Amino acid sequence: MDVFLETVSALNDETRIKLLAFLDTHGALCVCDLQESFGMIQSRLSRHLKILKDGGFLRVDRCGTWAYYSIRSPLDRFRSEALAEIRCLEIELPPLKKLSENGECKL
Amino acid sequence: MDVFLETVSALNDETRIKLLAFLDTHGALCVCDLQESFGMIQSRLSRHLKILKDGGFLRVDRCGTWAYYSIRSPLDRFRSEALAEIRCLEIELPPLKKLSENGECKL
DNA sequence: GCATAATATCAATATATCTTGATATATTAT
DNA sequence: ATAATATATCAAGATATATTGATATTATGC
Repeated sequence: MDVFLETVSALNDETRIKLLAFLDTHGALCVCDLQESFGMIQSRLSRHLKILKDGGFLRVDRCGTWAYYSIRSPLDRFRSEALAEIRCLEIELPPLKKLSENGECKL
Repeated sequence: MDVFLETVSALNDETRIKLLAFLDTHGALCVCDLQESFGMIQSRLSRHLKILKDGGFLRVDRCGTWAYYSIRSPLDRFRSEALAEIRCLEIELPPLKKLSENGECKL
């Protein structure tokens, strides 16, 4: 029950749905990229990403100080069906601003 | 987005998950049956049932003053997968106390 | 119409979740 | 070791959701 509720409640937030859609579109990104793209403060994103990770949707790959978040693969049936639903939504996503690649990341 | 969030947030509550499991097991039941079985006050159940209905999981059939709630059929892929997950959970459900059938319903 | 029963809705409080700003941790470079 | 950068966590206030008790609605029988 608890695991299922953790999964469901990870989906129960507009910001997190957008993050899933964004990572689904663009692949692995670090927090500073998401921070720049979404225009949200870092602690807010970090918290939402943790909830998505704990909910079984994301994996994290550490590379030095960077933490790259991406959609976990494979996803089980329920999570995968949830992602399929999200793909069908017409969500306005911000343009990708990738700072981590060219050393511009000084947030 | 809003419809998806409405569906997800309907799932995001322990009482509602139990109600889904209970109705999935026993078929159509009226509010007074659920009230008696779950030992919850009527307004609480009525509210949760409305949320499950609005979330697309339940249908309501009125029969006089009784309102019979049951799992909607067919469910779309996401809701059906959610129900499949719920079936796999080990949830302790209360015994069914069906009052509506023999005129005992004087709550 | 009047009384009774089943269900739905409302208002107030209680509880949980989200957001923010500040602080802590961890890694790299000097 | 010190400084700088990226990320994570914490505490406080803001917002949303759940619960309760009271009231409103709807249908049935007299």
